[in-house]
Amino acid sequence: MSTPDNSATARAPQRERGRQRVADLLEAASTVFAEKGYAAATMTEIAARADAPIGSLYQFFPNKELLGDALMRRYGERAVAALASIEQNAPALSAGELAQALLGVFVDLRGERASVRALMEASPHLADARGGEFRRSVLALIARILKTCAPRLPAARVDALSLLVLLQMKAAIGLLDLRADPARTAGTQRELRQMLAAHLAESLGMPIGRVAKKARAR
Amino acid sequence: MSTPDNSATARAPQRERGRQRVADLLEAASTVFAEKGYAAATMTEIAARADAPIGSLYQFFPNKELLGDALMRRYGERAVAALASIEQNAPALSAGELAQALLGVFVDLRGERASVRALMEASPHLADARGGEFRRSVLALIARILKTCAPRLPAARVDALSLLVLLQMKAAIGLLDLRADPARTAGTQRELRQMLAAHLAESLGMPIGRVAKKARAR
Amino acid sequence: MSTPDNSATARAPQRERGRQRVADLLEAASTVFAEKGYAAATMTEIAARADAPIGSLYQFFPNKELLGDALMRRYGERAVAALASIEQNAPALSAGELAQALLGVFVDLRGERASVRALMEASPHLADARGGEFRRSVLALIARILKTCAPRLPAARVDALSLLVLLQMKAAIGLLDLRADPARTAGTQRELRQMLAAHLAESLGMPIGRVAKKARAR
Amino acid sequence: MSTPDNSATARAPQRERGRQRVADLLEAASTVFAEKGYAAATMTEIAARADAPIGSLYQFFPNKELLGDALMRRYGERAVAALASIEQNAPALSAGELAQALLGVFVDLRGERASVRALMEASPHLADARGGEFRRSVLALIARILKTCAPRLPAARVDALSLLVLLQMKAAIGLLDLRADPARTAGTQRELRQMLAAHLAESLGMPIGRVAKKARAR
DNA sequence: GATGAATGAGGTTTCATTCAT
DNA sequence: AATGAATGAAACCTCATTCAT
Repeated sequence: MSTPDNSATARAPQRERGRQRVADLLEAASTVFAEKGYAAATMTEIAARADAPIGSLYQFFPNKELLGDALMRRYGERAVAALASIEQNAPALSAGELAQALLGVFVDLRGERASVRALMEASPHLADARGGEFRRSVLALIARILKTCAPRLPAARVDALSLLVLLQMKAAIGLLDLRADPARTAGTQRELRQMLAAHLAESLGMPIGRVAKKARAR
Repeated sequence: MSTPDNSATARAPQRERGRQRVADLLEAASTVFAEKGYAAATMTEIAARADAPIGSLYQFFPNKELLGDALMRRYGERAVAALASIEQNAPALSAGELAQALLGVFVDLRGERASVRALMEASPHLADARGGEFRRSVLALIARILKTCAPRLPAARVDALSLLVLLQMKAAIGLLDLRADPARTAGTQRELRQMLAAHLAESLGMPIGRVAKKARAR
Repeated sequence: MSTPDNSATARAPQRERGRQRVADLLEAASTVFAEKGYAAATMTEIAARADAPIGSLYQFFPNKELLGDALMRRYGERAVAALASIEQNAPALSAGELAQALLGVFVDLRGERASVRALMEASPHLADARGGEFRRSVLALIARILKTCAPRLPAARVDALSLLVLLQMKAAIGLLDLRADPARTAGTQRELRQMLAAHLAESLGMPIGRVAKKARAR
Repeated sequence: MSTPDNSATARAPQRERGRQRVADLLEAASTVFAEKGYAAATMTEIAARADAPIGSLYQFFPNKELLGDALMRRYGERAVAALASIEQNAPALSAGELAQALLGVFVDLRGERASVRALMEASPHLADARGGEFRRSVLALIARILKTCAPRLPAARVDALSLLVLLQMKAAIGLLDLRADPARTAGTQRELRQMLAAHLAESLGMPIGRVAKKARAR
């Protein structure tokens, strides 16, 4: 039960060929974690799915935990990128549009989501360690978006609201995970969007906008 | 050679001693699942935590999956009981009071919560089987509460809203899982309550009520 | 791996009720051993099949090995009884009739046979211990039958022939165990009978007799 | 949770070291099965006997059943080789020589014999699957030998006789298993040989030959 | 460096046997 | 005496990780 040496991090690939290898390995890991869960996924299967020798997997990810960390980091980077793009457009958005954009961030990362969920399953203490950094950067970005929309909102309120938004972003994928029947899922997505839009509109002093209607139409 | 005994459910204890044993085992299982996650938790450790021989654990819970099921069932029963009590008081509640009561259901089951989360994150297809029944009964109860408050609400709307409420109940514990600093957590709890209260008030045509204010005061 | 206390033998039942119990238990053991093999058979299932509590099984057969011994002994007694009846008729039999009778001894005990086969599967050293006594008494009886038919045969010849006969008796059930198609099995039974009859006729100086033909007719 | 890998057969060794490992493991398995019986033999002991880590045993034989199969196959191949060599010489043999050669096939495989017996006594339905193919190929070869000696024998007769010969080949090793005193064993071997020789001579229309006498002399 | 066969700690589960009731 | 719940040693098997090639 000696814990593996976590001091090392995943080694960075040196050449172009290595870059592709790492990408393939992460993709395979994502798939297998999603399918089997973190604990049940085996390093051997992950390597096989990436069509890579097991030794190669260990070259880049010295142990299973670091592989999980890398996957989590990749997820975080993508989420951050999506939020950054929202931030750029923030000034032009109505509350409804903002709500819709925010709720869509994790949903658009759906492919990753299942594996990330699997990662969180692993010992919660790991999950905390892994999720902490991710959460901090995501929250910071949400807060910046909110401040962009309502520059005079008190800091405490920004903190509370950004956490609320994060929770609702999670709820949006939680809804998909439930796999209710499509009509019901769509209905709840609408409720969720309207509820958040209304709350943001009131809290940030924004116009609600017509997005909700357009969304309803599609 | 003989397949494990999956017969229906866990064996019921016969003697008084057994009663206590089962309670201890479930408690230990809940703790260990919460700490390590479902897959990483070991039957051996669970038995040891309950200060019980491994044979006893298997006497009552013929395999790991059935142990998980029993825990889920216990959680489900408690959640249902809490919701049933809300249902009884529903006619007298304002939207704010209703939101507060609903958001508190899972939070009050805090001891169980972490282990159930571990259970539901475990290998997707297992979790589906386990969680499905639980979800159905909880959703049905939420729907009944909503119908009590707004008897004329269309069925489709009830379905969508009950799912929304379930998501918010989960969000409320998700918030606690994040372990943000207490002030921020309290602030977000308030936002969440107000947001849901406002949405329910509008959707169900209820008065918002003053609860939110009282809660803000404590 | 401490070996259980073999000093005790199966306790004899005291009352009428006990006799029936023991008979039921042995019958159940025979069935279960035959179905699952000695090692895979469980004491719990044997007791259940006999509709007896496990404690009762252990009352009469203090451990699994002694249960096996008792079953073996029962088989031996039945085989001996069958041979004793052949001995009585021996003077009146032709070689063909004698061969047929001898080859039928184990075959007629077919029900038992499967369980005895299972018993022999258990560690060969046990099988030796168990089978030794049985073999001695069966061989002695065969030798007496042969001497009855040919009083002047030298002792060494009697020894060799009695062993040969035992082997052929085993071959006869071995044939059934092979479960070849019925026509082929019947044909081989005929060959076996004729071969043994001819050998006995020549060795013991007996007339071959017409049994072979009769048997062919049925 | 994942079912054991029953894929086809045991993995073939890749490196030279592996070759020797597999041979050692099979040898150890043969010994342990023979000593304890199939069910009572443990994978751990087999690995220990081969001085190999348990993981290596499972590398080459993914489960206990496959290990048994491999042993059966090895035995079958050797028996088939021995029979094939008899077939080549068949035209030149007298009935006595043929009987002697056939009865010696399994006896010469003495080292394997006990373990194969253990394998075949194991849980009936498993043994059937395993033993079936082996039996079929051995029987086919015996039939070919018989047809070589008596080309005009009707097919049904060939079938019956080949089964009879198989039974006598088994009887010959059964005799050794009994561990009677050497003189008696030798005497019975002689009887067996003469009996079979006489039956084959008559059935196939072959000369009995002088082998029996020579054998008697040694 | 790259590879994948080899390793062994440790996981889940079974069941003969005991002994409190 | 009779019962069957309780016990724990030990079986089968997996897989993260290493290291000889």
